Parts: sequence; structure tokens; C-alpha cells
Amino acid sequence: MGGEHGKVGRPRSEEARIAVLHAVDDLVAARGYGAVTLKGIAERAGVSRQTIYRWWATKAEILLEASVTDARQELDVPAHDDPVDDLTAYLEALVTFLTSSDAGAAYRALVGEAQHDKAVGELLSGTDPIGQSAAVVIARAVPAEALTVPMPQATALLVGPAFFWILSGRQPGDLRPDTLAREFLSRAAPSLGAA
Amino acid sequence: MGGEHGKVGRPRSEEARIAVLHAVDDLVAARGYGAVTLKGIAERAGVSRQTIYRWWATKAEILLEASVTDARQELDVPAHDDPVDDLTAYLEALVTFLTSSDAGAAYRALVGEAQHDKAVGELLSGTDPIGQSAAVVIARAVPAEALTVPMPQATALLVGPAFFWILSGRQPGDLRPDTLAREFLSRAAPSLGAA
Amino acid sequence: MGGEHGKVGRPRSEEARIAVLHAVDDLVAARGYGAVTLKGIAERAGVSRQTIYRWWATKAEILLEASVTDARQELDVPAHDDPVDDLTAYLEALVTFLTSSDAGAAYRALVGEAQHDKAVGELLSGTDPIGQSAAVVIARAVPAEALTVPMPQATALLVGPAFFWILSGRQPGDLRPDTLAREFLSRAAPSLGAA
Amino acid sequence: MGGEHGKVGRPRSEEARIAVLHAVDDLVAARGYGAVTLKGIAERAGVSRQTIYRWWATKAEILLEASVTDARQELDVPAHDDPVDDLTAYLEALVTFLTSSDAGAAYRALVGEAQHDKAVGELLSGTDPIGQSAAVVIARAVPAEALTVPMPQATALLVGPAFFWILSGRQPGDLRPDTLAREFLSRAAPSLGAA
DNA sequence: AGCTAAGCGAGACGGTACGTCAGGTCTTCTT
DNA sequence: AAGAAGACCTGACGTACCGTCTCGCTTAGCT
Repeated sequence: MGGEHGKVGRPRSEEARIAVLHAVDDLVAARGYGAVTLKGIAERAGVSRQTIYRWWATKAEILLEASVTDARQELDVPAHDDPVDDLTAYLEALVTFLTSSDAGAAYRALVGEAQHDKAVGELLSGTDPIGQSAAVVIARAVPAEALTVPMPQATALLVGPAFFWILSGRQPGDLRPDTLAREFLSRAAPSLGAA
Repeated sequence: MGGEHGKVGRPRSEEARIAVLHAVDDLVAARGYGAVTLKGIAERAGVSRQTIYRWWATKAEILLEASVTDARQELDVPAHDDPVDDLTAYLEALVTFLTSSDAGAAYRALVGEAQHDKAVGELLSGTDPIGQSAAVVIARAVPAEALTVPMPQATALLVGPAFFWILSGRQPGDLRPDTLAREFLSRAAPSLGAA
Repeated sequence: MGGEHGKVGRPRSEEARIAVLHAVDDLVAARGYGAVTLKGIAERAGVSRQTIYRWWATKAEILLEASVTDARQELDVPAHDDPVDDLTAYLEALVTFLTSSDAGAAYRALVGEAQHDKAVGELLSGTDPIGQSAAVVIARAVPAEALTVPMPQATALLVGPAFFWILSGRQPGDLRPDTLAREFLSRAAPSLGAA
Repeated sequence: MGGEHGKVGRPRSEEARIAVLHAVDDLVAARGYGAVTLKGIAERAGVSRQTIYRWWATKAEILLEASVTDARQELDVPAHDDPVDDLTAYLEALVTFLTSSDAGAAYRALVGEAQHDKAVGELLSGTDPIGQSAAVVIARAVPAEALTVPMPQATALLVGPAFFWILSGRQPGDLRPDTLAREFLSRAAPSLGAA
């Protein structure tokens, strides 16, 4: 085979990779998405721009790589025995993620870019941290046979209201995750008998 | 008295204003949001850049002004007697707006910008064509006393799932507006007895 | 028929004319030639730009009109009995004019413009405050028959060294007007016997 | 030591530098000083504006660099045995330079700018092609002990009349370089016995 | 007193250049 | 071969001034 490349020459600097991802995080957090410029990343990371272009095709890829791990972690909430509690905890984590976390800020930025950049859209669909985490939680809280709608639609029913609420700039304080959880259950899994 | 200004000097050219708004529409439609550059607008509109800067503070303002009228029109669906039909028709219009209309493309672009530009966010909240149209339809389809949640939250329940579905890049064909309508009714207004 | 125009309609506002000339003077003096912008003149004079364009074809014309009267005054030095004293006094006035007077600053600016704008050049030749004043002084200090060179060249011999000295940015303090006067006389009118 | 920078990174493009200087020359010659715009230079040179800003702080710097070499060459006239011939040849070269050469046009433009831009003035004093060349010729044609005035003043006496003549827009044809040379000698170095 | 004509201040308009900034690409030396 | 440095071209940004063009208002002489 010969191994494409990767055997010959100086190996990729893990140091540089980490520095780039950290720099992106820092910039999003400290100075907002507007400050996330390739030049700025390179300078803060102490890395040459060429190195960035070598390993990431677009700014979105960096942003994604920089936030996806954190996103998964933040959306991976511990299970609760009661379905309502489980879903409520998840929705609370989702709201916190979207409104207060650096990774969430990056994610919202990516959703924004996706609206006018098809490539970013596909990149984002490939990862889909919200869809995936929601599916996990639903599967855990609701027996498969109790679900009256297919899983993808179910995730939309669960997260959609909160997603809309936050992305349209409404006050997160006026959201009631427990109410949303109960409403979701009564509709998508009425046999569970949630009030 | 006196009236600030507007009386003295050459009056604003309505022609130029229209040309700019049309140019923005055209650009979003024909070449995507990426092509919406102030220089490009000015050239296509046959207007000087200075004139644009004189009347709109940001690109978002132009985009908003260019799309908001169309948005309202497209989301102002005729009433139906049956609540389910009414909400279904509205959700269908909403999906069409978000996925297929020029104004919808502009609106999604604005939502995207709002995620990393606070000013755009406030601009957008001020108009809120989705929230407002949804409130109108809900008020029309559901008697106020039958609503079990406050109106703002009710609008999120109605449009949230579809909003999430589309902005996260899922296939609009897999959405069932009538199902969403029924689910909304059964939760937000169970006394209407929708199955 | 009848007098072109000037009889009918509102007469030219002398007030505006004066305001413009003063504004130009002020601007040259206070903020340098760089600040002499038509917009700036109009604002400081409280006059509309159109009014300026109506009466002056170019910025140079305004500058000229604003400075020429002062220039003539400053270069019209009282006569002295002794030719050397007369020329010395004139050269001192010339140096002061070129280095320290507002009108002189305007004049130097015009000479500068003239180097790359033919029209300004002709405008300036038409007035020629230095050439004219020098000719007057020479004629007064030296009997016509004593002059060994034609008057125009004589004026160049008299003012040239000082003119070069100042326009090339040398220190005016190192100029000796009396020496220059004596040197001029000994060459252009040796029969006067100036040492 | 290490020397600031210059070792690391892509080296400056000599090609671009030359192209800029040529473009400036061409523009001054072909379309006059008014056409010397940074945008125009960049376009004609096939160079980005940013590159120009990187290496030259002001338009004057470019103009100076573009003309100073030519200026020195044109003002470096071969020696003649006879002092009068030597000075005459120099003055003829000076007049030709100021009236007919591209470099001379650039130089006059710079003198003009210097009248209302102090920075340009200092830039120009630093080079002073006329003062320097005149000093060289005088030193060569006149023994130091025969000079009755300090060198700087002597240069002003030599070049001043011609400088004034041309910058004030008089006809160069009416200048008599040999007369000016003789007059200069008889005054600044009378012991040489020039008639 | 009313009409006509021109001047006037205000300010919008299409242009053009400014100086800056980010995006990508390239070239050089160093590791 | 990867990396850091940094020059390069491209092209948009927002600003300033240019000279022109409406506006509505004022100021005159002429009916």
C-alpha cells in the first residue's frame, strides 16, 4: 500500500492542533464569533496560517472540531429513573448548552452559517449533537413500543420548542423544561400516562 | 414644531430605496447569501454605496426591510373553519416560507447572523414574523380560555418542531404538518378534543 | 436683450462671498492646507456648496481671491531713500510673507498646485503678486537706465534666491536680506556702486 | 544579533517594487500628477494596494524614490574647464530637468506638496537633489577660498533665479543660463574676474 | 399686489479614492 | 515533509470629498 502519506517527513504537530482548537475556543468565548478570524486564530495559537489550511478545509471545520467534544459531554446527562425527570434534566442541559456554554455559542454560530452555506449544513448534519443526544435520552426514557411517532420526529417534538425559543432570541428564563418534558410525553408517548 | 428634518433639501429617492431592496432580494435568491455584499448590492441596484450607508446602518437592516413585507404576506394564511385545518395550513405555509421562499432565505440568514451579532438579534426580535403570525393563527383557531399555556410558549410549541427540523437541515418532506397541528392541539388545548 | 443677467432675480449675496473668503483664510491658517476642502469651506462659511460652485470654478480661484489682496498689501513696503535699504526692506517683507503670513501660506499652496495643474499656473501668472511687487520696488530703487538686465529677469535675480531658500524648506533665519540686496544691486545695477 | 527581520519568511518582491516605481513614473509622465493615485499605481503596476502600503508610508515617498535616482543623474553634468561653461552647463541641465524631465515633474510636484505638508518637506530636505548638485558644481568651478558667501547661500544665488522663473510659470526660453552663470560668478566669486 | 427670475441653504445622489482588514496562496528558511 | 514567518493578490469594508441634482424659501425688479 505505501500509506498515502503520514510515514515520511515530519509528523503532524499535535501541539499545533491543540493550540488551534484552544485558540478558537478562547476567541469565541472572549471576543465573540466576530473575532474568529483565521488570522486571529493563527496568531493566538502561535501557529502559521498555512498549517491551519493544511489540516482544516474551512473555518467551520475548526469550529466544529473545537466544540463537538464539549457539546457531547454537556448534552450527555446522567439518567433519572422517572421519565419526566430524565427528559427535564436533558432539556435543562440543552438550554444551558445553547445559552451559556462556549461550545453552544460555537454550535449556534455553525447553525447560522449552515443557513447560507450548504457545505456547513452537511458538515453539521454529520455530527448533529442535539439530534443524537435527544434520541439517546428519548430511547432511555420511553420504551420503543410506547413511542407513537418515529424517532427523528420525536426528537424534533422534544427539542424544537426550546430550540426555537432560544435561537429566536427569547428569554431562556421563561422556558419551563419540566412542562416541555411533560407535554412531550403526553403526546409522543401517551401510554406512559404523564399528566 | 418644525419636524426634525425631511422638509429641507433634496428628498430621499424612493427609486433608489426600491432598487436596493430589489437588488438584495435578487442577490439572495440568485446567488445566495454569500453574494450579499454591500458593494454587490450597490452595483446591482445602480446606486452608490454611500446612499446605502446613508439609510441603513447594517446589512441586516436591509435584509430585514427587504424580506419582512414578503414574510408577513406569506405567513398570513386564510382562515379555515376547522382548527386542525387552520393550523395545518399555517404550518405548511411556514415550511414553504422557510425552505422555498426568497424572503425565507433572507430570514434564515438573519437568524443565523443573530446568533453571533446581538444587534441583529434585537432587530429581529422587533419584527418576529414567525412569532406574530403564529400567535394570530393560534388565537383564531383556539379560544383563549381553551389554551393551557401562555401564548408565547404556545407559539414555540406550534412552530418549534418545524423550525428545528428545517434549520438543522433535515428533509422537509419528512415533516407532517397535519400531525404537528394535531399534536399541538391535543397538548396546548386538549379540551378541543383533537384525537 | 439687455445685460446678460444680473438685473433680474435675487442679487448675489455679498455676505456669502465674504463668508467664504474668510472661511478659506481661517482654514488655511488654523488647520493647514489639507483642511481646505470645499465641504469644509461651505460648512465653516455657513454657505451651501452650490453657492460656492456658482461663483468660483475651482478651489484655486477661491484661494487666490482670498489671499491676493493681503498679499499685495504685505508686499507693498514703504519706500526708503537708500536703494539698499529699500530692497532690503522689500526682501524682508517677502520673507515674512512667504514664511509667516496666512496669505503667504495660501500663495505657496497655489504655487504648489500650479506645478501639477496648468490652469492654476495660468491663474497664478495672471496675478503674480511677487513679480509685480518686485518690479515696483526695483523701478523705484534703480533708475531704468542703470539696469543691465530686462526687468523680468531682474525680478528673478532679486527674489529668486529667497524664493528658492524658503520653498525648498531651508531655515529663513539663515537668510541675509541686506546681503541679497547688495548682491543684487552690484550685479543688476553695478553703476550704482554698491559694494 | 540577528537583524530585526528579513531573514525569515518570504522575501520582499523586488519585481513588485520596480513595477510600482515604474508605474508612478509612467503616470506622472503620461497623465500628470493628478492621475497619481494609489489605486491607479497599484492597478498599473499589477500590484495590490496592500503591498504598496506595506513598503511606503505616503505617496510622496514613492514619488521621491521613483524620481530621486533620475534626478541625480540628470543633474550630474560633466565638468568643463572654464567655470562659466561649467556653471552654464549645469544651469541648462537644471532648467531641462525642471521643465522637461519626468523626474523633474515629480520633483516639482513634491516641492508643491511640501508647501502644505510638513512631512513631505522634511522628506524632501533629506534628499535635496538640487542643493547637493549645485554645491558639487560650485565647489568644482570655484576654489573654496574664492567664494565670498557660505556654500548654502551660494547655491541659492546660483539656482534661485532659475528656480523662481520656472516654478512661477515663466517661459523657460527667456532664461539665459550663461548670463546667470556670469552674474553668479561676478558676485559670489568676484576674484575670478568674470566680466 | 402678483409674477418671474435668480440666489440661497439643505441635503440626497452617483462617483472615486482612501486606508484597513481578512481570506487564501506563495516562497523562504528552520526543524 | 511539516512548520513558522511573512509577503503577495484579491476584494470588501466604512469614510470622505467630489461635483451635480433637486427641493422649498427668499429677495429682488417688473408688470
